[in-house]
Amino acid sequence: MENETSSTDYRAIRIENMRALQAAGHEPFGRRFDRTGTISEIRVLGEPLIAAAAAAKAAAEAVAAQSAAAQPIADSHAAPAPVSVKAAGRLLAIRKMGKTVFADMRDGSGRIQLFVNAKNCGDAAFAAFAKLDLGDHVGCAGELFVTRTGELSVRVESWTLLSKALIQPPEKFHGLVDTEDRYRRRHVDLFSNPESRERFYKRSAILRETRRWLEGRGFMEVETPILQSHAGGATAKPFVTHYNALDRDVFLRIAPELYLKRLIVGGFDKVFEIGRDFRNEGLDRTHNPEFTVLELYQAYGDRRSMMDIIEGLLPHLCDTVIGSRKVQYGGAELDFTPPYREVSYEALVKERMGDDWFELPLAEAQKRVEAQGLPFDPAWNELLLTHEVYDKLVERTLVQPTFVTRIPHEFVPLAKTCPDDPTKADVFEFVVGGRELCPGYTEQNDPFAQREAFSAQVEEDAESEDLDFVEALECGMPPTGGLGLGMDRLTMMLTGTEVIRDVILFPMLKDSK
RNA sequence: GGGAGCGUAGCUCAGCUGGUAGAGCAAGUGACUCUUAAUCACUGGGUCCAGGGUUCGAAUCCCUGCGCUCCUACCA
Repeated sequence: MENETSSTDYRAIRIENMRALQAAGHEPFGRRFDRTGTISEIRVLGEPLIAAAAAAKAAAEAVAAQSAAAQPIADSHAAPAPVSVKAAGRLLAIRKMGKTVFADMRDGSGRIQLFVNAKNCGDAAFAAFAKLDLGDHVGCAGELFVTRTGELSVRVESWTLLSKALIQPPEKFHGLVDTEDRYRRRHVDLFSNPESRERFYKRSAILRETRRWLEGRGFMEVETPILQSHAGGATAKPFVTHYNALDRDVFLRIAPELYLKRLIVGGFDKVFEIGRDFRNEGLDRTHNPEFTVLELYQAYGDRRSMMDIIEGLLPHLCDTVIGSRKVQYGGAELDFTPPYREVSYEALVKERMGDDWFELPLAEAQKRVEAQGLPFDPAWNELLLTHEVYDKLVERTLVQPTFVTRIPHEFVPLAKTCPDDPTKADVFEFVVGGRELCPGYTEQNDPFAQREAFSAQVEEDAESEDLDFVEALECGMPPTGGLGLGMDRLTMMLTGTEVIRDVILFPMLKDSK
């Protein structure tokens, strides 16, 4: 004999409750419900009630304190007019107090308490309310009032089942904690973990405010191909897929850069794209194979114009989304109040390794690196050794927002060089919290130099896409500034999040089974 | 890629040097008309990630696999 009820079958219990509700005339999966407003809007309607309740309580205490010294204090606050509302949401908590039930209900905007008893809603509705489970959606109608403990509540006069939940929600106090579960069942994470919900509200606000700020400065949002016949604009392994109609492999873009610059050639002088890039590479707490970037190009500008944009946009995001220009990140307080420090790559390395660093013979330099306890490859030349120093000893010390400029041209071969020094690229790397957040460029508009750089980079086949781009440059591209800002990492920075998966709604995971 | 850790009830977690599993929340029943992590009483609930092995006996020790986490490396 198999005992089929060997474990608590929450689903079966909920289905039973659903049947009971159906028998009482409740449609388990309801339809449109017209609310007075969102719960947070309804809470605003209740503010006078809370004020009046507080005043009445103060008056009562005053009366108690002065015994018979009865004053018409309470009378000076006319009782506020009753407010009838209709509210809807998901039940988060149910507290049964005999013939009274308190329930917490939440929608996308906030939480409100329901006060349910037979006196106000009738015996049948009260009895049926007992068959509701945590996670169910209901709509209810009644007057707002303030409980003895000062909580704004809806005195429920009638209620409607809007959607029965068949699955048990996570524990109310801790919420869903298991990291894997939070990513795989993000819908549960979102309705049970307020801080997760809040983080994604902020992410959305960051994207919205970025668009708004850029549009206010004459930038035009565009969309360029994600399916490309050659993944250009950066060096990374692309994802490959197959286009049946042309019987040809195509690539998911690794960057929109080349197309956006062609738009500059075409005369759209200020363009930006916020979209997804795809890179067929590793997965760790700062890398997801698909990620969101802002790329932006401005004709007649240069790297400095891009610095102006960063110094304008970031404070705007802090002000409108975070409410402070100071942000806690990785144990440090980041201050996004501009202007940001601007310092050359060379100066930073000298700061760390000594003013004579760039005059040292290689062997001397290696000794100095060794003295710092930094491992290095003896085959490296001065340039690579210096870059290792920058990477390992300098960059991570740059906690406050910093523009690192005048980077050796070898590392940024596709950028224009500095007007006074052809060995330096006229670019910046914007570093915050010890991590590179955003590169900015004075773009190469010289088709000869660009073609040369491409052929140096890609040894074998001259890629057709890149050649199209050089052809575009030959049409004449105005001097241009460009930048690329990783929106996931920016969101991490602004929300104090250390793991990229916590700012991506549905991050890449391995198959669970 | 290398190293370490974790996987136990729907959820959050205990479980010692091996003796077939516990708590809180949630659930069921009952009490309670101002609670809010409500409270109180009683009750039910387990493929201890999967598969092998050692052992009289494995959640526990060993091996393999899967997933997650952290460190490290790689990658812009």
